[in-house]
Amino acid sequence: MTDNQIIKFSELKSHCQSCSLYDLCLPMGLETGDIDRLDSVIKRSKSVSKNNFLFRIGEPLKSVYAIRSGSFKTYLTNPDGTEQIVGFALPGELLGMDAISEERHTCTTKALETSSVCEIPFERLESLARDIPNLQHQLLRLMSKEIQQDQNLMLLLAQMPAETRLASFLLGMSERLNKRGYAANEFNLSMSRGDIANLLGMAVETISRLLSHFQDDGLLKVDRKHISILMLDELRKLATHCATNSCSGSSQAS
Amino acid sequence: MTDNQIIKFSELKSHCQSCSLYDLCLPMGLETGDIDRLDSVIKRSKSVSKNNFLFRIGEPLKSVYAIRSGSFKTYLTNPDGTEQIVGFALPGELLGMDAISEERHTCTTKALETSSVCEIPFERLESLARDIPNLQHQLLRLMSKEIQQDQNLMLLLAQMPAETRLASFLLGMSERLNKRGYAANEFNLSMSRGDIANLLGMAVETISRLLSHFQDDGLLKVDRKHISILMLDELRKLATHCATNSCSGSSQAS
DNA sequence: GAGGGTGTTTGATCTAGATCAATAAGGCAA
DNA sequence: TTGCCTTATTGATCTAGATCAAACACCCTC
Repeated sequence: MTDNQIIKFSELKSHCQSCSLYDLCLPMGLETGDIDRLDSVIKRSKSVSKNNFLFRIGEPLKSVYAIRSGSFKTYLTNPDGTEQIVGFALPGELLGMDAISEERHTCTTKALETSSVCEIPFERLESLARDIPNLQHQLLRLMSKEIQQDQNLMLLLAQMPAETRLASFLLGMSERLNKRGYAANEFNLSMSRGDIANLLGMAVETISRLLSHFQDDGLLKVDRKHISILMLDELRKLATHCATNSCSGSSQAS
Repeated sequence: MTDNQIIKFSELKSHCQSCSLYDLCLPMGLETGDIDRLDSVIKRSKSVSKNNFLFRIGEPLKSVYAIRSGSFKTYLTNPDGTEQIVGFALPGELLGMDAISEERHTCTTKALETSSVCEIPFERLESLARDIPNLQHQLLRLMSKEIQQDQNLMLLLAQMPAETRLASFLLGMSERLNKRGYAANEFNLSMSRGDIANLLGMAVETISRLLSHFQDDGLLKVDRKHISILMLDELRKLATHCATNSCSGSSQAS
């Protein structure tokens, strides 16, 4: 891209109709006319370069953001400065809904690579959702999905061994990327080993060692950030760890 | 209560106006007329006795439930039969919103004690929310709050030592119960040690040992399920664990 | 109030994975 | 190209908390 060809993303008007993420994102299930109305409240398409923030903890809620391209990490910040990553966000996902309850963001969102988002002023979205039943429903669905994702991660963190956590993470990324048009068995991770370790509650060294083991066992091919899944079934087996030796079941809490 | 005085909860009509949970629950922020409309879609007040289910994983979404009294545990079920508790729910909280995304419940909810709930048919709630802006907003707020709670638990599970997890759990229960009119420094836990252990990703034995230590150190008085907090500040110190020795800060992930 | 089941406590041991340590390999600026 | 800095890998050790084991205290039901 030479100087004359620079496109200012900030001036680029987005159009849900022509967006490839159409059926993952907010407009899913809307009728044509309604999509146009949604389009009209989208403030602008905004570009965020690597390591920059989309919003930070404590900032007042103004807009929510639908990811167009790239990826983000969302994390909480401890009083002592440590981070806890609570998720990685991919195109078609909505960021910022955490802030509704307290009208301030309770987490920080940082771009893992140069990314672009649609900025949607929250008040306008809320009022449009009252007019368009399907939009209201889709908003609730997306939040409900986030709760599900978080709860599944809680399960991993609370009772799964390291191997299972990582296998499950890789499968999850594979599936999500696949839904977005990438190959399921070959993809690039945009986050560092440290970020994966942080999300999964493990040490970087453990991530590194496990990736090596998975590779030694022929499950994966790992080339820096590029992952090829070679034995999907085996990886799935690792991801569905059985707490009981025999896998014959027996519950844990009363 | 003698035989002649039995009240059939299932026939008892609930009234948000007279409910003490008014400002924690769905009707928060609604005007009088709107509260009546909300009242009118509440199907009935339903009683659930101890160890019975409100809904189970896989069941289709029909209603969501606002807790009137008692408490519940919500848990995921693994393929191998083990449980992962993802939260305990108290009066004024809404249960069942997990199911919106897939139209089926993704978790199971069991009463920890005899409890009662307001059953609210989800479709009617959704359509009423379109008419009442504040109701829509409150619905989103409650979901957003759940996301926050879940993410805070993820932080505990991913990087806090056992002591911090338990201290934080006890403080959280204290605060939540306090908002519901109970004393902050003295309360009954309705869940077993096993349930607490499961939620916090620890062994029952560890919970038991820590409670004993806390008691030995004079932070708490523990009498079976009854907890008295004796040194709130010290408990708070434990709950805000510093990852760095000096607590001087330094982040963990890039 | 005897008996059995469940939940809780306490002690002894064991281990998964953290931490410490050192090297290696990229990426990027000058 | 060189040098620096960040990220990743691999090995050696250590420890928080799990697991195993046993006794104990409740709360039922009969």
